[in-house]
Amino acid sequence: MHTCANRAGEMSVAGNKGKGSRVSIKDVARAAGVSHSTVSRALRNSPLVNAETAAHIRRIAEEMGYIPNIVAQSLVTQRTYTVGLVVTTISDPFIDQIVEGIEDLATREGYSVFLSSSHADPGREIAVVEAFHRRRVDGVIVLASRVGSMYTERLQELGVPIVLINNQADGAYLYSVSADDLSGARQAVRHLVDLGHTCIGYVGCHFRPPSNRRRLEGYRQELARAGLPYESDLVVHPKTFSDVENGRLALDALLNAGATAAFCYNDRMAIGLMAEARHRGIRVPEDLSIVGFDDIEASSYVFPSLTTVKQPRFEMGMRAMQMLLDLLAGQEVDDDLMPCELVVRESTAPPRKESLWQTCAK
Amino acid sequence: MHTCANRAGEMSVAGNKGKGSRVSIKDVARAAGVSHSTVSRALRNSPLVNAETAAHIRRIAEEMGYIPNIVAQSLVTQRTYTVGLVVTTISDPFIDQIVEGIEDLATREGYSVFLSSSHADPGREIAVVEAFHRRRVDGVIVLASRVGSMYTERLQELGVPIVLINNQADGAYLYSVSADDLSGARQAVRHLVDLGHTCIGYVGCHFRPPSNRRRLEGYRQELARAGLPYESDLVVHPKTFSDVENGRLALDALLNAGATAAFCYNDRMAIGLMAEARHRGIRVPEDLSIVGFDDIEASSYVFPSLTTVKQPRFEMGMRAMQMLLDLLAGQEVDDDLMPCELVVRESTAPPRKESLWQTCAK
DNA sequence: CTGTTAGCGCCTTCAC
DNA sequence: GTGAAGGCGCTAACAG
Repeated sequence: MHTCANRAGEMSVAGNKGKGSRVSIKDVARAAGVSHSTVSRALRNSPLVNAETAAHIRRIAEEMGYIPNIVAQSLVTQRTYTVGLVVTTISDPFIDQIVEGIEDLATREGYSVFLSSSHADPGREIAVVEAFHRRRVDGVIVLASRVGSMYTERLQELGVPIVLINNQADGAYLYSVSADDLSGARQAVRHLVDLGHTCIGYVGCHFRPPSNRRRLEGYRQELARAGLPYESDLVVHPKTFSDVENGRLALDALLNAGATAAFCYNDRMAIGLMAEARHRGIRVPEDLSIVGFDDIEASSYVFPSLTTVKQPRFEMGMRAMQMLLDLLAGQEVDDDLMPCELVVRESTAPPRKESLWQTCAK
Repeated sequence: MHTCANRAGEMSVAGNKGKGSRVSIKDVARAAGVSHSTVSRALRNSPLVNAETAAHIRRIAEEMGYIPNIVAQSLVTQRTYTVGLVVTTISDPFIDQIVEGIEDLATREGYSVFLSSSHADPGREIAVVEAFHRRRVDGVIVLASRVGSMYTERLQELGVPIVLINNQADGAYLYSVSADDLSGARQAVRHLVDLGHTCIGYVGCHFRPPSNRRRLEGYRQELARAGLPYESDLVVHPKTFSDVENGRLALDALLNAGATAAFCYNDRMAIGLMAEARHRGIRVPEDLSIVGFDDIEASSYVFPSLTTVKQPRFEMGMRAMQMLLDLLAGQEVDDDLMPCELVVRESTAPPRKESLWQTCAK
C-alpha cells in the first residue's frame, strides 16, 4: 500500500507513527535545498520567487505528499476560513436545501462549515456560540426559526458577521436573507380566492412569530383586496411542538368556522391537516382546499399532492453564504428578500356548490 | 452596549478593531500579575497551581471575556477536536437523524463537526478529503451511499480513524456501524408472507450495491424459509437517479409478474411505487401491499401510511461518533450491526381472495 | 507552586 | 530573488 503516510515516513527523521502528512514546509524546504520561507512563497504562488525554483519546490512538495496545515495558517493570518451554521434541528425537511446551498458555495470558496443544532434551547444556543467563538469562525449563519434577543446579543459578541436566514433582526454584524413571506402568503390566498372560496382559514405557527406575522398579514391583505371579511374564528394557532400535529389539531376549529379552504403556515402543518381531514372523512380538495408553504419534498408525493408556496431554498442558502463572503471581503451588503412562487397541485379546487351560498358559519 | 469586544478593547494596548475576544492568555497574565503559563495552567484546572491564585486568574479571565483559542491549542496539541462528516447529499430525508445523533454526541464531548456533501462525484469526494486533511480533522465519518474503492483509499491516507455508516469495508483506519439489513429485510418479507402473500416482489436499488445485496439476500432467505420460489421477474432494479422515480418505474414489472406485494429497498421508492399505483387505479393495500425500509418521517403521513423497517438512525449516528471517540482515546472497537424493527402501518394487508389461487404470473 | 524557554507550522517583515 | 528572525496563542518540559 503506497500512502502519503508511508512516503512521509521515509522522509522525516523519526516519530512518524502513521498520522497522515506530518510533512511540513520545513521538510519540503530541506528536500528542495531552500529555506522554508521560500517554500511558503512558492506554495502561495508569490511573484517573489524565481519561477523555476517555485516549480521545483511545488513538485517536491507534491511528491512528498505535503498538505498545508490550515490551523497553522489560521494562527498567523487570523482567518480560519470556516463558518458556523446554527440550525434549530437538522431533522427539518425545510432546511436541507438551504444547507446544501450554503455548503456548496462555501466549499467552492475554500471555506468549511461547522454544523450545530440549537434545538431552540437557550443553553445549547449559548454553547454553540461559545464553541464557534473558541474556534474563531470567520462568520456565522443562523437558520433558526426562533432567535431570542439574548441569543442575538451573544452572537454579536463574536465580533464576526452574522447572516440570519428568514429572521430579520437589527443589530451590529447582523444581516439577513429571507423569503418574501408577505407576497408568498398573498399568492396562496389569492389562489384560493380566485378558485371561488369566500371562507378561508389560516393555520398559523405559534413558535415562529416573525414569519408567522408576515404570512398572516399577507392573508389579511389578500382577504381585504377580495373584499372578504377577516374573521378571527378562521385563524387558528395550535400550540403543540409538532407541526404535523398542529395541522391535525386545526381541523375542528376550521370546520366549525365553516372554512372551505385553509392556508397553512407550512407544508407539514398542511400535511397534518390533510391527514386529519382524511381520517374524518373530509375530502381534500372537494370539501376542503389546502395550501401550504415551503414546498418540501414530501409535498409532491403526499396524496393529494399539495398546492404550496415554494421558497427558493437552495438559492437562499447560496445568497446567505455569498453575503458572508462579501462581508468578509469588506464589502457592504443589503438585506435580501427572495421571491416565492405558488405551485399549484391537487389539494386545491373550487368550493362545492353547496358551500357557495353557505358563507362562513355565522 | 457592553460587549466582549469593548471590554477587550479597554484592556489591550492597541489595534483592537472590534473582532471579538482578542484577549489572549498573555493579557490575562498581565492583568493578574502572573506568567502566561500559570494562566494556562489555571485555565486548564491543573493541580500545579495554588488554588487561590487559580481562582483569581479564572475570575480575571472571565471578567476580561477571555475565550480560549482552539486553533492555537490545536497547533501545539496536534488535536483539533473536529470531525469531518461526508454525506452524499444533505437533501436526503434518511440522513437527518443520523447527523443529529453525530452532532449531539460530538458537541457534548467538545468536538465540532464539519459537514460536506460529495454528491457521489469523485471530484468532490477528493476535494472533501483534501479539505479535511488540511484542516487536520481528528477523524472522519462517512455517510455516503456509495464509497468507491479509490475514495476509501484516499480517505485512509488521512491517517485518522474513519467510521463508515451503512457501508462496511476493509482497510486500515476503517470501521463501521450499519443497520442489520439482512434481518430487516427478512422481517419485512416475513410480514408479507404471514399476511398470506405468495407472490412478492423486490424493488432494489442499483446505486447502493452493498446494502442492496444484503436486503435482496434477506428477501431470498425469507422466501426460501416460506417455501416460496425465487422468481427473477419479481426482482426489479430501476436505474434512474431518483428513488421516488425508480419506485414509480417498478410498478409495471411488478404487475406483469403478478405480484400482490412488494418490498422496496427504501421508503422513497415505496412511496414512488405507491403514487404510481394510485395513479393507475391500483389500490394499496387491497391490490398491492407495499413495505419500505428506513422509516423516514414522510412514511407516517403519506396515504396510506407506509409499513416499513425502521433503522435506529439517531442511535446509529451516536454509535458512529462514540466509536470515533473510542478510537481517538486509543481503544479498540468492533464494527457494529444495529437491529432494525418492522413498523406495521396501513400499506400492507392480506392479498384479496381472487389473488389467492392466482399464483405468480406463469 | 511558578516563571522561563521552546517550539507547534506557517507567514511576513526585514536585511542581504 | 532569497534567507534569517520574529511572532500568531498556546502547551509543555525544565528549572528554580
